[in-house]
Amino acid sequence: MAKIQSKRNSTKKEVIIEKASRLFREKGFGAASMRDLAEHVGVEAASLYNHIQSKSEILQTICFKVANEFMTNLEAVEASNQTTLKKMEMIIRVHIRMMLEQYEYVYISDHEWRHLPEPYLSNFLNQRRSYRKRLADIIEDGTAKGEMKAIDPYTAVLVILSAISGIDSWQRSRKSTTAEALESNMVRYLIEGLKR
Amino acid sequence: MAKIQSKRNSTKKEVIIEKASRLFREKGFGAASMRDLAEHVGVEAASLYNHIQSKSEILQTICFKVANEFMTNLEAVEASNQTTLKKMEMIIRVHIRMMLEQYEYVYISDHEWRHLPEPYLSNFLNQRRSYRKRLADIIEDGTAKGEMKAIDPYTAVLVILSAISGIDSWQRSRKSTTAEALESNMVRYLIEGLKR
DNA sequence: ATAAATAACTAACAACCGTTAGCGATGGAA
DNA sequence: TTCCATCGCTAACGGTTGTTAGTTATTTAT
Repeated sequence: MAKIQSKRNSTKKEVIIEKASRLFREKGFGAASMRDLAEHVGVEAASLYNHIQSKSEILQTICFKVANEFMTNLEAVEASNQTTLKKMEMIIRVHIRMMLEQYEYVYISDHEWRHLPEPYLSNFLNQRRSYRKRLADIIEDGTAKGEMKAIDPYTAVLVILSAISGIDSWQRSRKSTTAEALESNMVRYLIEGLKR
Repeated sequence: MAKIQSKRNSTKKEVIIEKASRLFREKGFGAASMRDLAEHVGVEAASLYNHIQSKSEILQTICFKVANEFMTNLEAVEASNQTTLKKMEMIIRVHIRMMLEQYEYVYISDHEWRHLPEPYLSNFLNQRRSYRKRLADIIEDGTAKGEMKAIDPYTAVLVILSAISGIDSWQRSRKSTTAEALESNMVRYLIEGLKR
């Protein structure tokens, strides 16, 4: 075996995906070229294909990595013994932290998924629909138990997820506010709107 | 003068921009080609240039049309004699309605602005920053007057605008809920989080 | 040391990109 | 009828796209 390890504890494939995530976020998937990417990796464009199969494979990897991470977390939350309000707070906090800590990946999964080729596109959208449905179910459950106000659960899910995904525009503009402050402010606003 | 009017009461340039908005939304600005667009207009790609100057001119037109519409509305609201809470509700409702009625335009202005060439890009971002600042000022004013709870105004602006911009994912998936229901649900959630 | 595997390189392909040049058809104004 | 602006067309430009072929260099395993 030749070296499959780069300087850090990561495969070259992982390095490529990491650099790509930055590039895709900055320029958009369509406008980012493989020659662009290659330059950032420090290699010729053709050499990338020793590690990846195609440009869209990179996008697939990123999108499903993020989707799986959220889904795994949701399952843990669902299985936990918490009030529905607390469950929602846990989910909101994870979303905010993922957005702050894995900004590039989450951003791409949020904004560039339409460039996924079939059948991955359908797969991704199904997974997303299912995720939102299960979130809405938690809220509906909370309303039924009288823990939350009677709000349309789909609207709530929409507001919550969209609000968090909007942190990207904060990322670029308001480095002055700390991440912790943002998280607590946002949780407060979003959870307060759920309490009865 | 030859005919500058199309069948409806709109310039051919307007028809192009309308078709382009659909295309840009579906494929993204970068991935939508002029030949694509020409086909939808029913003309050869080169003929488009009898009516427009460049591909990015279309994007500029759309982005600034939307931005100006929002800015004009904001000025009207600022000048009105209303409680700050009512002002915010008016703004929120206009945003939701614009999103529902001019979906393609608003979506593009929200998501494709990064492909604007300079100096339009800086212009657009300045205008956006100014818009959000003035929104935050209204909220801060409301807090100072005791009409609203003491929430970080930038966080509130972020949550509100992002939540509304997320309606796009509802557009595609939940035609069952009426627009009116969505609007009232969303206003309720967002305004409720502001009340003290 | 030798063989095998891995990953870099150069060159090139076919397709597509936005855009321009130039030409013919059309239709209203004089 | 003559004139001229408008708008459609075809052809083509120079450049970029993702990707493959073929080859060489490098590293690891035996």
